[in-house]
Amino acid sequence: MTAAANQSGRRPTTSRRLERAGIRDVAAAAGVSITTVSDALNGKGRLPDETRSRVREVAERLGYRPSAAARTLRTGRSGLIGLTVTTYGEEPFTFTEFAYFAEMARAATSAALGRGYALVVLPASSRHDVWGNIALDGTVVIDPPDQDPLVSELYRSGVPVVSDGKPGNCPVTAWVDNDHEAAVLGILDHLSEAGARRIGLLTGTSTDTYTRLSTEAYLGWCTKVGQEPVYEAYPAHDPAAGAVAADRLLARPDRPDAVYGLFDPNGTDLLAAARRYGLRVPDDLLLVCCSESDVYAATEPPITTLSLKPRKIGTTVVNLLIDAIEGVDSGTGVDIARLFPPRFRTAGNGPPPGTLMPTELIVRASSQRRSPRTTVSAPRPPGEV
Amino acid sequence: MTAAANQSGRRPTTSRRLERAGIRDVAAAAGVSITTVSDALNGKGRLPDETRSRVREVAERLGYRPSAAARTLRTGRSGLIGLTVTTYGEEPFTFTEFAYFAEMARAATSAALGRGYALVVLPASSRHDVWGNIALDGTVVIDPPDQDPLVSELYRSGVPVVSDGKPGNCPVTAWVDNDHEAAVLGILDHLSEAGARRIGLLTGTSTDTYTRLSTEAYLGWCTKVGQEPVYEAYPAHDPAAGAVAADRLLARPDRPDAVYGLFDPNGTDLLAAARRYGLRVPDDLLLVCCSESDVYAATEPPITTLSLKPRKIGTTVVNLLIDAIEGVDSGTGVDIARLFPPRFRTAGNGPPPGTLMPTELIVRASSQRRSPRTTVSAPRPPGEV
DNA sequence: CACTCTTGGAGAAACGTATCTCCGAAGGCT
DNA sequence: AGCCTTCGGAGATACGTTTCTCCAAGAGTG
Repeated sequence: MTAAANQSGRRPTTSRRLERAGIRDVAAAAGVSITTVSDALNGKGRLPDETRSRVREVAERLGYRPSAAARTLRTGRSGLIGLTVTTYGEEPFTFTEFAYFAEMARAATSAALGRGYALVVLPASSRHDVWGNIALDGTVVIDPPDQDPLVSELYRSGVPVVSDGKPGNCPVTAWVDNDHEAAVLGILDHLSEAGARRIGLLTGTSTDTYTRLSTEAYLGWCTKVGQEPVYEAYPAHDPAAGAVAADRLLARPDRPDAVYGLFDPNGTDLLAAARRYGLRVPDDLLLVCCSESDVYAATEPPITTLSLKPRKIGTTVVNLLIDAIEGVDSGTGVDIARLFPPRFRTAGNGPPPGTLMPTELIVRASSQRRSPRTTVSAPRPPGEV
Repeated sequence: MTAAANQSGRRPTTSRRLERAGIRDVAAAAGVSITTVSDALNGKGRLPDETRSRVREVAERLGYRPSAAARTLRTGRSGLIGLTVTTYGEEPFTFTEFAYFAEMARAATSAALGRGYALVVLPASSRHDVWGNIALDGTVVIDPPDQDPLVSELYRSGVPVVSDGKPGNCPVTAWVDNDHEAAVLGILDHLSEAGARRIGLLTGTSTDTYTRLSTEAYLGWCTKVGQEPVYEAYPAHDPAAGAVAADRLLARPDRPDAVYGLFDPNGTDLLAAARRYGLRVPDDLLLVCCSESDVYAATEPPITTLSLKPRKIGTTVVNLLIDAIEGVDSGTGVDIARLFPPRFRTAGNGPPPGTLMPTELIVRASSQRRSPRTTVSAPRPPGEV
């Protein structure tokens, strides 16, 4: 024991500074080697239970906390996952999809925590040194733009990336998205059935996947049913512009008798605009908007909303990513075999695997001329694209 | 150069695996020592500009990225700040103050990023191993309960902690909070001036600082002006309970003619309840609620809200924490000298320094019987408690 | 010329862990 | 009795930086 206490005499002669206890101190105090301490604490190696518990007890008594940095350096695993959102302004999160993002981030955090990982919020536009200064095991990217340099950089670094939103042209490991086209078509059909003759759209000017796919679906539908498109687009990141756009849409000579708004605040804005023009909802105007907020259950009248199910998306994205990191298929139902090896993705083996998650239409009074029962319908079941 | 290329011949004989380039590779390729590379890249040491730029160029060419783990291990700094929120359920964030929390977290992230730090979201109830596995330079704790074991643990580990919300009995380095008492008194006065005779309160059942201080302020005010308190409390983390409580409050025989709701959804819930009872706002019922959401600008009628200014709080909290970590006073106006040294806080030198931030009352139609001008007033200037 | 500075940079020691290799001893088997 | 196997554990190395210490050579100085 006495010999072991000084087995690796690297300490300087002066009494060591009164810092936190290291694994060496525990080893010395317990009269065992560093190896034994490490094994005992991590449940590895072949040790009798007695030794194991004794070491644990000593470690506890000394208040020993393993150094996360050292462990990360040694194992190459940090237990940290980056969460990135493309930012439109100087703020780290986008405004427009904020409720969606918040819910999604919450679910992602929860899912990660449940598997022993923590999330680091890192806007894509962060100072480069911040990105470089953090050991990330993987990254979740929300709605990466085409040719996202950040994703490419991560790919080159060998960091697995899973994106929320089908990526345009980025080497992601996997992606998850809603079936936006199906969702929009479902809403348009729903409004038609409720008696809408001319359906308008409140959309955005940015080029993200969500806006683009939704708008395209709308335009395609118009062509199909022979309706002249009637829509207004505004910069979705500008909170004030939405109200103006809503007003513009209802002020048009070819005023629609039903409107679908792509963004969260559109519901209240459209409702306010309708009041200004003396339009009654749903009698004169049918209303649906995409939102995760339940304030729309208590508006007058309650407004039908499309939920993108951010919780489900956040959970799935994180689980997919951790599967990729650990090289395990935890049963998310995605073909994980294509993700490895090596370096998480072989070049040129086709597009990365993607998952389409269903949306949920929460039907309330604003989109029904008759009995306002609260129904729920999934426009389309999930599946590979 | 050729000699330097193999200066630290620790590599195994077999050709090194095709991993990322390390600082050694850069040194070899540039024909300089490791020291020089480190100095050149970090802007330290005394090197001629020519050497510096050459090394940088080589590093760039090799795609060199310093290992964050190694740097953290060596320097003891990770650049990571924990963001902890007391959780009421199994979800990582509290529901009730969610909009507040989201805004606050956003501002905190922004402020941290601006100073080169990143935020890690870590619910207090996380698995212990997750906490232990992350090298944190400091932690922001939102509304720690009395005798919070987590805060004590962090204190013992020497991790500086700054709390959002005046801590009951925890060894925090510093804290920031709103002046909740002043805010409530300001609202009650505001409602009185608008003609309220009997002011009710919608409050929570939990014992967090916010709920407690606000309720106490209300009760104190009632005693002072001789009004019988009329309030309903509900578990604020339950989204459905709020509507029920709002209904209960307006159903009482001693129905109030003005109500202040402590939580974000109370506005819409109270509005809906008022409609059910045929009460017109503001004619029959004056309404104020605490919220960060701007949906209340578009309700019918628009509702007066109290903003706790989460952005300001988030920014201040983070700056205070980073000041403590770096031992610098960046000019936040708080007496930083008391935070050190050593180990960030000397025991027994009185209470930790705190800052009170002002709130903002956004007056809208719901709390005025006459001209609905949109005014802004700060109940009380900030200052030490 | 003998000396002191200054410049430019090399060497090596940590940081604290995980893990690969190896070894003695005790038991089991033929 | 010799050999093999398993048990329990020690030693040493590597992970990739930062930084403290030190040195050689040239430049200035009396």
